[in-house]
Amino acid sequence: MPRELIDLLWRDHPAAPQGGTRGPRSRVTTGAVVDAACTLADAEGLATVTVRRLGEALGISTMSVYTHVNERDDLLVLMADAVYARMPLPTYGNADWRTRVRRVADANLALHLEHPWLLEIDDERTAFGPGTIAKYDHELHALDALPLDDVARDAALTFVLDFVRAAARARRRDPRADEMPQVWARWAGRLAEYLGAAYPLAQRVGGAAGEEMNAASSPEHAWEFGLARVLDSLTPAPPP
Amino acid sequence: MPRELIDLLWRDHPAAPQGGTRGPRSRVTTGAVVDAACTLADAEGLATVTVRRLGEALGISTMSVYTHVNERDDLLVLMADAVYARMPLPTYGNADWRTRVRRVADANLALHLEHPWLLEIDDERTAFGPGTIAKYDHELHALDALPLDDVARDAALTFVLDFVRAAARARRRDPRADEMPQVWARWAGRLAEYLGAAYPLAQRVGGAAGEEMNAASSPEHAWEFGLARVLDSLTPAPPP
DNA sequence: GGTTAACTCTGTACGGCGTACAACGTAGGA
DNA sequence: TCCTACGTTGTACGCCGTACAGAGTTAACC
Repeated sequence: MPRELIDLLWRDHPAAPQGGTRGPRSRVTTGAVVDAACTLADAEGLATVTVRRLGEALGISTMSVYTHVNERDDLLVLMADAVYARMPLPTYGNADWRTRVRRVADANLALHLEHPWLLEIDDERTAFGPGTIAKYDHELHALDALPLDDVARDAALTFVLDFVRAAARARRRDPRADEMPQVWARWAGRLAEYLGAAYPLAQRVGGAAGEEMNAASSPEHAWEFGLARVLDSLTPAPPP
Repeated sequence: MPRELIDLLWRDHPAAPQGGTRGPRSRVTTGAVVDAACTLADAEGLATVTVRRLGEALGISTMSVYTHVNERDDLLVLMADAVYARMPLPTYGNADWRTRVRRVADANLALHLEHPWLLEIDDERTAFGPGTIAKYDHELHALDALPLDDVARDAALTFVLDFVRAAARARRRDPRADEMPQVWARWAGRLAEYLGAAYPLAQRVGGAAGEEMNAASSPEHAWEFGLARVLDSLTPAPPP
């Protein structure tokens, strides 16, 4: 029978309960289960991380997975905390706060591009994991030089990380992307007919944005556009 | 057999194909199917919007739902477009751009609070629906007074709406929220043991943010904090 | 007016999912 | 040595989306 999620999250901590010594040892460690789940998610998406497939990948039966994890949702929390724990935290050195925040943003974008499935995990309990807390602490320090009280500091970091999440979502490859060219070929004419001359602004701007999205350099531009604004907005004395 | 999604989205447009006249008429309109799905999602969450339950709610068989919709994913697109179409678009009057953008943000926040399941629908094809396009056009006009080219204007609107989405996600009631007090009661002691004196900044700021979250006025504060920064960041001449 | 073709409706069935449960095997502690 | 706690496993249940085939219904065509 697996332990509570909080103990699973901190399973490598000296104070974590180890479970009784009787009976056979697990043929697989909890860490290996989580790692295999992450590998599977990286390769084929979170939807393919089913308990059955996970057991198969580990060479154990489906139900043996439940020796390490209470339910699938717990596994997702462990996966998220695991990649946070392994994430290379940016170095700050003597950099000013803008550079620090930029590095935090870059590091988080890289993380989300490497593990797009992170966007699909939205469980508050992740906040209590060791990897998540270490990351949180380190990223809070990026704002040391800003005159923010505790609540505002948390809000500022959330503001930055939410922007990164949105940028990562925009860059994520839609699983339907392969079919979209053909779909669009079928739809373009009909949409033009439906629209006619209505919504000229939407048609013009949408068209421009759509073309821009096909340009190779677009993601970087959008990223720079937004990140510059995020940094400006955190500047201590806002413009009058 | 249902029509293509683009025609389903524009089903109320005069130019939309009506389908042959032979055979019995549908006992239920496609609009009614979509409305029922939205009602179900509002009441019990998107996960409970299954094809079987939807048929039951409509008084038709499970498979009859597929007379109106090709697959469940299409239904989600229709649901999103439907609520966008019905959304009350803010009036601008003679307001300056800051007020306009604020109204856009407020309207979108209200929409997401009313239909939290919108956050779970992330399908690019939604962009081609009439409700979505009308909303997009109207919101682009909020930025009329700003010196932005087409691509930048789209980016700016996306920036604002992404912020709103993140705020809405933060306000959303976790389905696990009911159990969290008891969970926390079990976890608090152990987490303190695991943490010890490590990560003092994270412990202090996290604690402050956690307490703030329990304060009744917190969501409004976080909203104001972020929205003020979003508006500042869109100001034409950024601070030197 | 009869025939046909297009259409809706429906039940059954398939392969997948998460996971409860009970039987069985295995090891350390008494 | 026996007991007991624990890992492992197969089976089973109730869900899910949806493919498919048959039956019923209507308008169009001859």
